[in-house]
Amino acid sequence: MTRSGEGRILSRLAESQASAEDKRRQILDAAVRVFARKGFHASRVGDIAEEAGVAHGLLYHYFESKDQLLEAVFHENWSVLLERIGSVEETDEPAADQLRHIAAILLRTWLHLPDVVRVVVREFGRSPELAERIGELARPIELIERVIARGVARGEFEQDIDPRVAATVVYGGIDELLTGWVLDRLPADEEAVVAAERTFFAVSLRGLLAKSG
Amino acid sequence: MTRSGEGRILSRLAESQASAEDKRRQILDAAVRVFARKGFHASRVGDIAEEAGVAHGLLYHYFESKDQLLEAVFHENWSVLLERIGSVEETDEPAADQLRHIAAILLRTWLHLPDVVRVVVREFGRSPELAERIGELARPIELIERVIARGVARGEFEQDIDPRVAATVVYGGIDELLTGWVLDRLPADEEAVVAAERTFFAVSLRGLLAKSG
Amino acid sequence: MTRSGEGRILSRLAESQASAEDKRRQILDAAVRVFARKGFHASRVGDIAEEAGVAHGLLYHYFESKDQLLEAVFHENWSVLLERIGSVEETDEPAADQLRHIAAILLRTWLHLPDVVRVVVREFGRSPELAERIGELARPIELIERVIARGVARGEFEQDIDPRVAATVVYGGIDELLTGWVLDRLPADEEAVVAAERTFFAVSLRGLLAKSG
Amino acid sequence: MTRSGEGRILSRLAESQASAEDKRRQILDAAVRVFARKGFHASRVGDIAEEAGVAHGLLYHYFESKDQLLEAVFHENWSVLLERIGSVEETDEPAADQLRHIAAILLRTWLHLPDVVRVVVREFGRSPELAERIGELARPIELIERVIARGVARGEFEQDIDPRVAATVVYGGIDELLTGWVLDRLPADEEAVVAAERTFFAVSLRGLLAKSG
DNA sequence: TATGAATGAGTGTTCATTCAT
DNA sequence: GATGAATGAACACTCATTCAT
Repeated sequence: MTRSGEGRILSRLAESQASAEDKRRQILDAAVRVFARKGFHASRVGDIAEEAGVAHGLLYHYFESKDQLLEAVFHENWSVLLERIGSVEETDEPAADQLRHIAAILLRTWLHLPDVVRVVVREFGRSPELAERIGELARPIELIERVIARGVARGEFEQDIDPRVAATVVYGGIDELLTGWVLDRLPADEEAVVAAERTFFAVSLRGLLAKSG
Repeated sequence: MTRSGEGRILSRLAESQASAEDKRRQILDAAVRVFARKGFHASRVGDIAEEAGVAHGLLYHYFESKDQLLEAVFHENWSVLLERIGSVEETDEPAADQLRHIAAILLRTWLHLPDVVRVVVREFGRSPELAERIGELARPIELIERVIARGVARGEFEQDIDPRVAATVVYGGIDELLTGWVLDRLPADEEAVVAAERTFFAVSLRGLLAKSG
Repeated sequence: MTRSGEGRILSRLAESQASAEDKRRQILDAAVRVFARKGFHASRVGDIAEEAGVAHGLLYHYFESKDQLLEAVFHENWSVLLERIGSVEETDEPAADQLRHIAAILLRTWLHLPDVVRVVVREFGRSPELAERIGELARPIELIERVIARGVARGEFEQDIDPRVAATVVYGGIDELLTGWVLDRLPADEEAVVAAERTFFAVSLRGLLAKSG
Repeated sequence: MTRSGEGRILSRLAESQASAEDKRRQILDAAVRVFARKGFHASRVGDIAEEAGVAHGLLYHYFESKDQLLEAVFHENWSVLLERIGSVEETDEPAADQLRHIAAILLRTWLHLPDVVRVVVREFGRSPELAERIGELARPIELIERVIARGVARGEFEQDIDPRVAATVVYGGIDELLTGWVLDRLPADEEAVVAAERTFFAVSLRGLLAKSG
């Protein structure tokens, strides 16, 4: 996956020879940047078309609507990430380590795909309609829930923990860190991200561990 | 503070004697309900007026614009809550207990003012522009940061914790629980709320405590 | 006739004892000032009420509508002037002197009732609907026409002059001078007004005189 | 330049082949007709769109706002006329003849572009804000002033004449004639226009000439 | 009389979407 | 495919006018 910012220049250079698939990607990347900059509601299709360097009518050859374009942004960016997270589940590490890995993947995404994170955090985080269209599996929270449930079952975690609630709290911590970076409320450089990761583990994961563990 | 839904029926009954201040409140309460139901962007001023049982023009006697109405929803509902949270800071309890109280107040607000929580979580949580207009002190996160910083200084919490990052993680857990209730992803009755509170403490606050503590 | 500006202060002082007739005048004077300042279309009834120091609802006790208020401004200010002009017709001066007097009255009105002139020039000058409601006799142009016709009949003026067209030209000169003062395109102090009067006579009236005269 | 009324039927016939520039002109011509008929304030954008035979949204492709459309009416119609008038200044005729030519051009415009004259006379003549946006050079009065000043300097005109005031008077006569035609207060057919021209010269220009001239 | 809260028709403008070329 | 002109539903906001007190 290319960093969205880079794709733009390349697309421009190769514009004339761009294959259909490239044109589609070009629009999708432009959408991510524009949504990230102005938010979905404030972004006009004309803005996206201009950013992509195409006529705004063309957008409707590749996407059914502005809404569907936002869905595509999710499916073709965030879902890649979700798959990566999902693979963690198949390891036989302790649940705590699995959570650590999941958190690390999510948090470091900020460094690789900041615009995608921006859009996902701002638009998906709070919209029930969108989340429903995308599907429940879309959010990492269910995955985290399964990992925690397994940790409890295996006796690695406290027994009296409700996995769904605990997963919500854990994911909330991650989400809020991403939000802090997105909204420029926290230092967002690589070093700060790594440090935040450690603090997150200390605060949010240690409490899960069984005292005897 | 009455649950916003109740005020409506009373207002209707007492409509004829309603003072100007009541009419303002009537519109404000209607706005909270409509924003909660449909989101700010999807809510039309006509919807709010209809919900309040007044002509839409009247809305502009009491509020400058639809935007300003949303700000008023915040100032005249959420800020009451923030003050209540703020008073916790003045006690001389251990920092961990202060955090517990803050979390309890925020989480239980859901039971008293669900619509207000809905609006605040959906509209303020992620809008940088709005947050700026309202002011930085608007969010509880800064308060939590101060409490944690004090806990670290007093040796009650781990020394290597960055208060700002930790506060973000802690607040994120609370925020995500509220979101879960708002979006009906978690059981939201009173019992479930109390249980979630306990889980939140177990997961998110225990990790802060110094091991020697 | 009092200068409109003066009435205002007196009205304010005597507000409590003001008779009904005074209140009406108070609103009328306020309307003249506001219309003069912002133009009829841009003036809101609330502006006029505020300027008059009364609630805007009261306006509808004395006047049927905003339109009718404008008509009243005309009838109760401008028509006084028209009567004064009309009396010139009854003298047995030469037609040229009658025109001189008419022009002088119109032009010097600017010094006495600038706001009234402002409103009349801006609103009546160009609105066919309004002029119709007010009545054809409203404009001084018909009077001027009669004077010129008499001058032609008596051999004082050139024989080949069409009185209606000539009156239009003469009145246009006066109107444009007033407009120049209203819009601040010409010096508008007393001295300048007197000088303009002389220039007006020189340019616009001398041509009328029969060469043999 | 074609009479605006004619363009409409042609546009309708040729609608399918109309280039983008034609469509713009189609809307502009419709605006002139509607403004002329109802006045700017009473004209709704929907009226203009309907008159032009397009959806009202299209208006905003070609013009920024209703206000800007009025400005365009001026720039793309009246300014053509102003240029024509301006060229008179460059001839070496006596000043009196230059004035004659200027007046003739202005007055005969009524025969060619009656709707444009209607709009200009009604909307521009009296609105200081609009006149300012359009620019001071917009009004022919400055041009007339320069011609008179030159006439005075050359000894062709009376020495004691103030060119600015005299120009105001002269232009006022022209403007009022146009107004008379616009508001149907004077006969407006070609013959009447030519006759009015002669009367105008007789009344308004003869007085300027030096007695010794 | 006097007030100003309440009404609601009216209007300019935006913008996602369509479609002829 | 690609364009961007064209469409029209939607919507916030204004303000003259009414009316309960």
